[in-house]
Amino acid sequence: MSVDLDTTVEARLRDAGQRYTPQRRDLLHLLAQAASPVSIPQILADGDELKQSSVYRNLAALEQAGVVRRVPTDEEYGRYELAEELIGHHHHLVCSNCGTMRDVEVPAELEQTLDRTLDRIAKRAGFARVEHRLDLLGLCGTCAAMA
Amino acid sequence: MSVDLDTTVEARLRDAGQRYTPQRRDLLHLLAQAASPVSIPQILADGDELKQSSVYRNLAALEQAGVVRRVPTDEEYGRYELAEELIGHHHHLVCSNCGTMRDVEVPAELEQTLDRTLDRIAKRAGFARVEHRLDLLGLCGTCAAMA
DNA sequence: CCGGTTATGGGAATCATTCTTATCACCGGG
DNA sequence: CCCGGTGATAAGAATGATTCCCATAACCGG
Repeated sequence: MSVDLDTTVEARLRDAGQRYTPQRRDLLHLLAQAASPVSIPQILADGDELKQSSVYRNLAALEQAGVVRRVPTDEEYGRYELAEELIGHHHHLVCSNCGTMRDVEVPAELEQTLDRTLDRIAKRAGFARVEHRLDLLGLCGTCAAMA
Repeated sequence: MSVDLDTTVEARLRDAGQRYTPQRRDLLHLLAQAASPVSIPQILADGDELKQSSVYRNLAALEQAGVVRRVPTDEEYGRYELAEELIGHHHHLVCSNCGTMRDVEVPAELEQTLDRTLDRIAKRAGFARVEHRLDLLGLCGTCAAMA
């Protein structure tokens, strides 16, 4: 899958008139290994070869190329994950205390029910090209233990 | 309902050691009439009696008192809505182009299925006190027409 | 190998949000 | 009825994440 990932990403970037540089590869692999949205501070702390301005610029480039997605959070800084096209449709378990996120999947059956129902609702409201975003908010084990 | 709202909010603020001032009442009513999360710029544009720093401070106060909720968005500024306790559980229809939001409700049956399934998932992951957030992302009628 | 184009890194600029501080409004006690 | 204390307001300064700028470096096609 890793090889595939590199090839796919390179192609996407090329299409967008951009290069697949070592730094961008590092970013991609960092996100790929995380299996959950990673915050900018985490990225900067981890691979300390990565310069702040370059990280922001490259994440923006990758986002434009459609291989990375910015995830909105309640916290003050952004988190990024690989696009669903690359890692598949999923949802997030979010700790409302410490902010950590974890990827989760829900039964295919529930996804189908959701899509059917939500499509109907969206259509009625005049919305097109609808997808859904479902998050679970709660207290992670660590934070619950401290409370 | 409006009278009820004022009374409830006043009580909540009092409990938090804060007052229910005219400015806070205005904010509340603005949010109550919107029936969808309102952005700071919208608030400032609308009631131009409201000073920026006061709006931020008061929204924070109201949030702490649990009568208002900050909604995370993809955009650069925050949106606020009344707490679900006051207006009921609901979800959002979000235009991924222009960012406007609209409240929607889904069938009670789906809500139940969701809660049951998600509770199980959360428990398995060691999360406590879980609730869900479900958004619909698409193109609103206006933006779809322009595309 | 050259020329043009894209990427990098460092720091400056931006912009939403938060903080500071000096008044101002309210409310209860004397 | 007035005073004192506490909380609210307003205006601007400060903060901090993100974006922009620019000079230099890496890449790619010819």
